[in-house]
Amino acid sequence: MERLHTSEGGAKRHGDPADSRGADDGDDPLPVRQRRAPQLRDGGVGGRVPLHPTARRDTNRPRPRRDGRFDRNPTPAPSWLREGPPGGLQEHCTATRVSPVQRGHLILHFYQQLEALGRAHPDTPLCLRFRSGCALTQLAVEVVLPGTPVQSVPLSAATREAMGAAIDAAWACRQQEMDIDGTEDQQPMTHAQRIVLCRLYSQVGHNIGAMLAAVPSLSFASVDSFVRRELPAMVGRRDGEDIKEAASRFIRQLQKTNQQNTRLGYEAAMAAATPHKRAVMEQKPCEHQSGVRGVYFDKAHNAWIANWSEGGTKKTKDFSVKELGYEPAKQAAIAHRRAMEERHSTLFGSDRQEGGQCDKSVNRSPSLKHRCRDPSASSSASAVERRQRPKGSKTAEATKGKTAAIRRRAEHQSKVVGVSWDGKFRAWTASWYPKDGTRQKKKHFKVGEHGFDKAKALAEQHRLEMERTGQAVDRGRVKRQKGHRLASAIFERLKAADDEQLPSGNEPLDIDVTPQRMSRDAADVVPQTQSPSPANGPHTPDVTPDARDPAAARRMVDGATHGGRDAGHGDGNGERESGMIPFDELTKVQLVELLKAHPSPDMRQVAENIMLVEKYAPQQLFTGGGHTLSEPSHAPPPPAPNTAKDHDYSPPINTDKPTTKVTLRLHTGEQVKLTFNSAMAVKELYAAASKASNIGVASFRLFSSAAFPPKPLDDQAQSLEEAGVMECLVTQKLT
DNA sequence: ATTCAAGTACGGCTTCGTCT
DNA sequence: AGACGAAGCCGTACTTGAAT
Repeated sequence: MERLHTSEGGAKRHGDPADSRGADDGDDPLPVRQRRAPQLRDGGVGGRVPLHPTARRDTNRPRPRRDGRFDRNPTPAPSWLREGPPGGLQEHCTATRVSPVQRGHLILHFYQQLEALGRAHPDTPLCLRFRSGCALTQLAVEVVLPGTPVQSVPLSAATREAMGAAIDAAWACRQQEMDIDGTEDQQPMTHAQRIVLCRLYSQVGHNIGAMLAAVPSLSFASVDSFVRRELPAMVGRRDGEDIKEAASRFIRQLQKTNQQNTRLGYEAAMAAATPHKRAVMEQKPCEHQSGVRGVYFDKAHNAWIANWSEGGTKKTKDFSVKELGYEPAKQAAIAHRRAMEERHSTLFGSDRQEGGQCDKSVNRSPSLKHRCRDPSASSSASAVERRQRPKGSKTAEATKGKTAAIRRRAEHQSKVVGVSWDGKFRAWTASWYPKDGTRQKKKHFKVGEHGFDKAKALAEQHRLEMERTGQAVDRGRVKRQKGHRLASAIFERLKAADDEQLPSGNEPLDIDVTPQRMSRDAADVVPQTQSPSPANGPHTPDVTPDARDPAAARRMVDGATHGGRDAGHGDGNGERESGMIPFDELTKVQLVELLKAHPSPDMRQVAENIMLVEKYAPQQLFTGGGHTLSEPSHAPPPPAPNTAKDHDYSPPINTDKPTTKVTLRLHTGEQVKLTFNSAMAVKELYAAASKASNIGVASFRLFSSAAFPPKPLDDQAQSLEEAGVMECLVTQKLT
């Protein structure tokens, strides 16, 4: 009998509601570990403004700029922030209560959308969070950017559709905030950077990552700085201190260090986050191929493994040889894999199994084993998935402005034919066709191993070497090279300009976050962030392990493993209840407990949200008005570049009369800042948009984002003032 | 030529059961 | 109660084929 071994059972036995949702629940598109972090994002503390359920910005006061300057570019908040959404929300929802089940649905939906946004826009900060509550008036999507007040977009109803609309509005608001006064070195961390940090610091202590995720407004650099420089010392001083106090202090410290904004390179962080575990893949013949895709023998566990994909998440199930016997376990794994294929056929192609049996006579060396796949099945499935999946990075890139796109593209292109950048593995790849006519050969040079420039140089050198030695056949040059060289030429100019303008914070990253896990061994409890290398200054703790009380360290370990589990269930008032728990040992339940104990109502709200999701997260999303990110009508506006066009398309203005600035987002995603006299007609706006986009006015419509949903500016005779497009964002959409 | 997804393999973490 | 090992699951590196 096959053994269904999930953590679900164990969690239930332990009465741990936080872990009660197993990874194999089948309906959640995210694996447990991926799902947990975003759940915590809900309750950031970085807003610095006490949250109120219906909090909105006080637009009568000038907003402080994040760079400390005031009133250079005073732009009032959109009317939907000042007045709330159309339809009289206050009256509508005064008496409306939201059940815990509804809240669970909404919270889950929010994080799913947030994840989707993150995937679609990995290079832009999200900074959105959901504020839950018992009444409809309390539900809101909030915009949290460092140094700016929290802005709130209330939900008009406790439905999925309303949530989608609120996210769209908050996203637009977030974008506007960033456009207005964001300087690059003060931007909050991007989704991709946050992932990097979570990966990095999950190696130091996995709950550090969770805590980072709970503070959505923090910058990448500030968190990095804190964890590398200050946390080691903090851990060293923590003996005898209650973990809850320490955790609260940790979060407060994060807020504090957020003041220090410097920019770190994503490239370097990613390189540090992905150490090269295996430089040379072990080249052993595979003896345990089942002959069925997705079924293999795991020697380490003496079990046959069936793996499959559910909603893009990889799932596996073990079938123990010890318990079932070698062949029965194998057959059980095959049967399970087939059952999963059938069950999830829409996701990865029901035709896959056809031809899935490999010819067992084939020598299953690593180089040959992949040939057993069914090409037709794989291609059809991939084609379907690619059609369905969002455009992802390509779409995002297309919207970020030609300059940025060219720069990015050129950075990842080589002048040498056959050398390309592999974004997935962050490696430069040299590819060539051997003279013997066999299939294409490739060799990867990882950035994590060699550094970006050296990896590129090595790849180019390798490819040229292949040509020089006659090992590579010349199949003719490709048209793309033309584009490459153009992009490269532009990039060279941009780079030259950059070299003169780079802020000091853009210096090469000295990050050295060698993944080290917190050992349960007492000797390792003391700062894991310390590096074996004395050169790692930031990692060197103030207190050495020897200098600390070893008995105290042992107490921390003991408390973590045993007594510590119970310690998290106290009243949360910070009084010591039991043994010490080092940060890396904090369970989710304990994290929730300390969040509950946090003086900030915001953090307490986070704890409640986490518990709600765990308790009421639906097996299937509710079927209320279907809003998905893929739907064009609800798709969030693309991330706009921070750089405006160089040209000024503004009409001649009379400086003696009132003027207004309008940010015009072209259909390409580019933005131009325009200045008008307030009394000018909307027609002038259309004319400027026509000039900026080089499109006739009949070919597009303009929409004002001063209200939500965006209002079309069809009456061109109206003045800008009458149309309500003063100091706001106007979007151009092709007709 | 380039990019991306699937499949394979393995290490690490957590949980559970058993033994002392 | 604590120690220890087994089992299960997840994350990730890597290769390859197919799509673009």
